[in-house]
This record gives sequence, structure tokens and C-alpha cells, in this order.
Amino acid sequence: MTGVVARDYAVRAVVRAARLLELLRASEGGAPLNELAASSGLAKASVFRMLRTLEGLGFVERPDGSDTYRLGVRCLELGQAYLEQTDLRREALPVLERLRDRFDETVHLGVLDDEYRVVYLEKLDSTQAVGIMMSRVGKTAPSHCTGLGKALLAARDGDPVGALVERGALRRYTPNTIHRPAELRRELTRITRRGYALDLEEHEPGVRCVACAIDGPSGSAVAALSIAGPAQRVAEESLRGELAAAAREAAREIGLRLGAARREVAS
Amino acid sequence: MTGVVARDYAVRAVVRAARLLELLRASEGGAPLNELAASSGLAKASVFRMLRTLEGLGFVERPDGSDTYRLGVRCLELGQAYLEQTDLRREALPVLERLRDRFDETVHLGVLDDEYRVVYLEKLDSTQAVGIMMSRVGKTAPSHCTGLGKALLAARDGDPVGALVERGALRRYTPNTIHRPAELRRELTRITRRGYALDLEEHEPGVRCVACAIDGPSGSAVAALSIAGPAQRVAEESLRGELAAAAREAAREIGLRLGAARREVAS
DNA sequence: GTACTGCGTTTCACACAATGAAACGAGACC
DNA sequence: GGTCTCGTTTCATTGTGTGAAACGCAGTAC
Repeated sequence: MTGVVARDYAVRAVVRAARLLELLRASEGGAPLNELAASSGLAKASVFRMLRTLEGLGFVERPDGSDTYRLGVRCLELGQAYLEQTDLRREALPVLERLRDRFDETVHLGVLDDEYRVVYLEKLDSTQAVGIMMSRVGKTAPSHCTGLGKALLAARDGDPVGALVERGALRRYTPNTIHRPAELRRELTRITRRGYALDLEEHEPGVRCVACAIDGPSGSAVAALSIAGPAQRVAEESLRGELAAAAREAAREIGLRLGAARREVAS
Repeated sequence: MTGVVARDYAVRAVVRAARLLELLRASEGGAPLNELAASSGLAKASVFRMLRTLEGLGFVERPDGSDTYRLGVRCLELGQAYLEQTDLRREALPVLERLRDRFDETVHLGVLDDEYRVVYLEKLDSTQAVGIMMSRVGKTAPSHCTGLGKALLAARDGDPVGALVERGALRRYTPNTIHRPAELRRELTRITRRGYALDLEEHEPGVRCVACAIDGPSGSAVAALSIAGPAQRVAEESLRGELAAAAREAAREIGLRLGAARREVAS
């Protein structure tokens, strides 16, 4: 899926609309017409029509009647509906809760989006040290330097590292960030072999975690979960040992539940 | 959808794509192609192309590779971005927190979407009796029988009640629901006059609340806040008295902060 | 005051993108 | 094997989305 759509199917106007929404998402607190026209590379008139269409649909709004466009409430409604509808989250929740309670560390559930970013679907906070991690449901994070991300990349077929390189996504966030393609590829094979991914302060300084991919009914990974905590509390040995084992077991259980849920629907 | 866009500007393909997303949102856990084709009234081939386009963009996904389409992660990302970008929420939060702490009752912040539904932007739970209300950030609720909704409808110009009638939205949820247009109109004038809206178990049995509209810099209402609690704890007199006063004051303060924030940006 | 500049808006003729009918193929069911 | 139903593909047609350019309206400079 390096192209936007499998075949040459692709309704151009819709792709363009999505591009504008993405620009608005990236832009802090909205952008004026001209800016969007410039950065999208489309004609001003086209952008104008698009934005007005999106505004009428609630995907975009202009505070009172000003000239700066920002994302609209409709986006929130859809996002919330997505969360409610995904059975992944529903099935995973009890398992994640047990995991959190057992170690009292922060637990995450996440997937990759089409840009190879990690998107958090669930976050269960540890009772200790709440708020040191900047993760949050719906937020995105880079995949090459997070536990969730690396676990999911390792489970992808094709050449995810290549895709990341193309996008110039291999930024360095901390001294530990693996930012060289070759090294990242080695790391991914290692992850596949041992069945879990580590993040040793590669994204946020002071935060370590262990993550495992969750296999869906079809056998391929549909999500991943992680257990994360402050570096001074979680030793690398415990990450590799007890925590990794617990994470793998939890991932396996969620996978089974997903299969069961699917079969139930089918019947 | 009495006219999706002001003039005749409206990119048809985008409007159609939005219609499909809305259908998926309403449908529990996804829908197959044929169903979407039927309920959207579009040709099967068109729906097919649309869905594939949306899938490529991440707005829609198919679990493994099945035939049922559901909303995709991209929706969640946008929704989260919307929440983070709106300065309404940012400015309101500290004020709402004070309000919640003062009475230890659940506090809401919400807006109307383009279909005249209430959308919750923030919910601060009371420490007592958590979970009796089904509200949640990003969820929608009817406007004619909620405090937030009525406060916002009352502040709208035009004929919001007429719009609700057209949509057949005046459903009855409890014996107390105001479902007659004429009566609702009277209620709205009453609300405008006294400056706050009540919900006396009109939406959820056992839940009462008082709500006030928040005026943005331009003077018109941009949102509303409410204080809600179980009927047996919050007496109607205290709703009309102490709580209403506190809600009005909080709404006023948020309005001022919004004005200030806007002016800051402008400078 | 005028000239200028930067913005959102509108117009318009053209081109080709999006469309839907219909044909196709795969799988399930009987 | 026949007959459904469903997703997929093809293809000719047309009307939709397009961008260049013109417009109008601010604000600013001078």
C-alpha cells in the first residue's frame, strides 16, 4: 500500500479533502485559506470549495466567522464512534486491566495507521507516577522508537523500514533512538525472534517499556500492547523477564478472545 | 442536511464520502458493501470506489481482509486532534474543575454539531456515583431534552426547533421529555429570559442538571456547560438557585477567557 | 485622497474524473 | 451442476470538479 489505494480506484476529490484535513491536523490551531492552498499545492479556488464543503459537513469549522479553518466536531464524533465500534478495544480491556493491576505500571494498546505511526487506542495509568508519559488515547507516536511501534513493524510484511525511510520518519528523539535503517532492520528481526520489543528510553527519556504484537484471527498482527514505566523503577532484566512474559501471555489471550468474538458474530 | 453548503459550492464526491462515513458511524460495528450501497442510494460501483478510497486513506478499514467495512483509525486521530486544538476546551478546563470540586457533581462541556446534536467535549466526573450518566467525551446526545442542548438551542438564531422537527428528532426519552414543538419553543424563550436551562429527568431518568451557554468573543454562544447529578441528591430549588448561579458565573468566566485568548493570538 | 497589496470570493469554459449499467468471477448453498 | 449472492472490473458517457483569471474588499503606505 505505498500508493493510496490498491488499484487506480481513488476518487480524487476525496483524497484531496483528506489531504486538507491532514494539513489542518498538523497545523497548530488552524490555518487560513491561502496557507492551505500553498501547502496542498492545489488551486486556491479548489481549496476554497473543498473547505466550504467540509465546513458544511462539520469536518471543518471557522471560529465565529473568521478566516482560519480548523478541524470540526464531526471529526470528534467519528473518532469516538471508531473507539466504540472496534471490538479489539472491547476484548482487550479486561486483559489490560489485569495487567495494569498486577504490576501497577502503565499499559497501552495501539495500532499502526497507514502512515506507519503508532496510534494509541487505550491507556491505563499506573497509580504511581501518573503523567510522565505523553501518550494519550487517539494520539500518534513514531513507530521506530516505541515498543508498540517496533512490535508492530516487526510483524508487518513488506518493507516497513523502507517506507519509514521514504517518509523521512527516522528522526532521533533521544540518544538511544535507533535511527539508522540497517540497525532498525536488525532490531526488528531480533524482535520477531524473541517475541517482544523493548523501548529503552528511545522515545521519551526516562521511559522504558516492553511490547508484544497481538495476532488477529487471520494470524497477522492487528495491534500491540505494552507495559511501560519510569526507567529508575523498571530494570532491564525485569522488562526482559517477568514483564515480557506477562505481556506475551496477555497478547496471546487477547488474540484468542478476538478469534472467539469473530466466530460468534459469524454464527 | 437542509442544504449542506452555503452556495452551490459542494464537491459531490466529498459529500458522498461523508454520507458513507455517517452510515458507518450509525451502523453497529460496520456494514458490507451492498448494504451501504442500498442505504446510501448510490450505485454499487460508486460505493465500492469510495470505500476503497477511504480505506486507502485510513478513514475506513476492513478487519483482516473481510467484506465488512468499519470506521478506521484515521477518524480517531482527527478526533483527538480536534480536541487538542480547540482553545475552548483548554480555557474551560480549569474553570470546570473548580466547579466540579466545589459541588462534587459531574460537569460537562458541549457544543452543537451541524445536525443539532449535543457533542460532549469534556466530562469531569463527580467522585460520588460515577457512571450513572451515559455521557462521554465525543458522544452525542439529543438537544431537545438535555440541559446543554436546550441552553444551546435557546441561544441559536434562526429556527432550531423547526430544524429538529424536520429531522424527526423530537423523540421522547422519558415521561418528562418535552417533545411538542410549541412547548419546546416556550421552554427556549423561558431559558433565554432567565439565563439557564434545566433538565429535570428529560433525557435519562434519575438525572437532573442545570446548563448555561458560553458566549464567545463575537457575542454568540459557542458552547455550554452543565452541572449534573442524581435526582435524589440535587433538589430542584438548589438547581435553580446555587447551582444555576455558579454555572452562569463559570460560563461568564470562560467567555472572558476565550476573548482574552483570542486577543492574544491576534496581537 | 490614491495606489497598492493581500486576502477571500466568484465566474467560466474546458477536460477528464467520477459515474452507473452491465458484464464478470468467486464462493456459498441446495 | 445449477443457481443464487456478493464483490470486483470494465467502459462509454456526461456532468462535475477543476484552475486561471477576474473581482471586490479590506487594510496600509504614502
